[in-house]
Amino acid sequence: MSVAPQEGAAGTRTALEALRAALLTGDLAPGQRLVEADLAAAHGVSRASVRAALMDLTAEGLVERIPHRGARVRVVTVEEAVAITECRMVLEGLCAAKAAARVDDEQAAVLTALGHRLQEAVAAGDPVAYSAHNRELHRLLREMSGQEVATGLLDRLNAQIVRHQFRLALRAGRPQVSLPEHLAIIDAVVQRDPQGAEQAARTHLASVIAALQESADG
Amino acid sequence: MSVAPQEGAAGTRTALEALRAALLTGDLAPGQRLVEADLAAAHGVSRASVRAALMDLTAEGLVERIPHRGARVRVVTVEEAVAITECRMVLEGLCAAKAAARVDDEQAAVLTALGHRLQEAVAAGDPVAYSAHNRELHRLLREMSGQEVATGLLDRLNAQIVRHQFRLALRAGRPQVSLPEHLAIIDAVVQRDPQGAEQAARTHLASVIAALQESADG
DNA sequence: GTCGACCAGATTGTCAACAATCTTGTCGCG
DNA sequence: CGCGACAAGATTGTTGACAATCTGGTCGAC
Repeated sequence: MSVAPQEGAAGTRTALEALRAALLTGDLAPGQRLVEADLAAAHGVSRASVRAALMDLTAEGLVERIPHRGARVRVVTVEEAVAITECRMVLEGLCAAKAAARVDDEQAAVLTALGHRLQEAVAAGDPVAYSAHNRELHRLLREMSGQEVATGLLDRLNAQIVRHQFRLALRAGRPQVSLPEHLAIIDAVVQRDPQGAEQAARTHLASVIAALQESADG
Repeated sequence: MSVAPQEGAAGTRTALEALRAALLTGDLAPGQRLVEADLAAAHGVSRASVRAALMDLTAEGLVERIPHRGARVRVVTVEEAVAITECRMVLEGLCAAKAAARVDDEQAAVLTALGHRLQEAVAAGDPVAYSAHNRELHRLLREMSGQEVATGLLDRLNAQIVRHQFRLALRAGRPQVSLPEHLAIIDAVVQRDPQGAEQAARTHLASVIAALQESADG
């Protein structure tokens, strides 16, 4: 009988996941050419599968495709990263406001606990843990907002600037700056203050934008 | 500036444009199944081209694709339309603020003139002209903002709710409500008042959301 | 009579080969 | 010596056929 090889050898999914992982972890250099035939051979799938995967990644904004000229890893300049973060600013503000209007007591407790873990991570000088908690906070806020549309947009935007976010997280002193901003967001949400939550979220992202622009000069 | 070379008869582009036009004009009913083979035969292109076009349209949020189960015209419920418009609210607010910070005198004059045309259209009871000027206004604001990222997101969102926007434009008395809101946006931008422009844009979109929710009950 | 397995039809996912297009290096001419 | 035309190579876009999967209906068992 047909021994299901590799279980569900869906070529497109294989290629898509492998490529996306390589893009997000930075294994593929920005601007690098992505030749369909090479990728097909490298991942042991057909060219059509690679092609479909590249189309999906293009839709996510991770890859740039030019007709008859191939696909490249999309290069996000600092200026674009700033523009993206400006969009994140207003969208996360919306999510924060909605979250503040919808949280129940249990969710509020989770947020408060996460705030404590953020403080501990900074106190312990553990940037990796801080970064992880940071992402968890943003994810939680989006989830609590119930705004699937905004969440989808934010996921896309975040994927595009993951490299810049990573660089930013490594900057010395950055956690000390962002920690009170994060705590302010948590505070406003827990207190069911939509306007305050939106303002706090925007203040935080504005701070991120300023840091990004600094890194452009550095 | 080579003009768009349409002599290539690129099958994908043919199918993509035809399908997008059919979707935006409403020739294809929401929820309708889109069978690749049928579309390929109907437009005289290969199935692979239709497939590529469907992927692009899925990325734009106009089509819904389920693995091994085909593509359908995406149905946007009123609830989703509201969520989308909430995102539009904050994003257009961002664009309006940026536009107010960047307009030059010439662009301000164009905006002012467009405001007059909007008034005339309402006075003449011409909803079609008003709707056209309306779209032009939103487009201009996005262009003047210089925010390509936000513009791209807004284009996607608008395409998804074109049907709801159309229904809204037909409501009697709707222009009388939105006209002063539009004029307020123009006013704030012309006066280089970013905060006022953002607030005016958000007020306008909040009004649209309210109208959408009313139409849900009606 | 109802429930579950099975089978035929339809549809999407995948594959390898062909055609169209672009890029690059070379050659000839001014 | 510089510049434009040309051809070879490489890469993408397209085509048609095949395999995998899902849907709906029918048959048989309990």
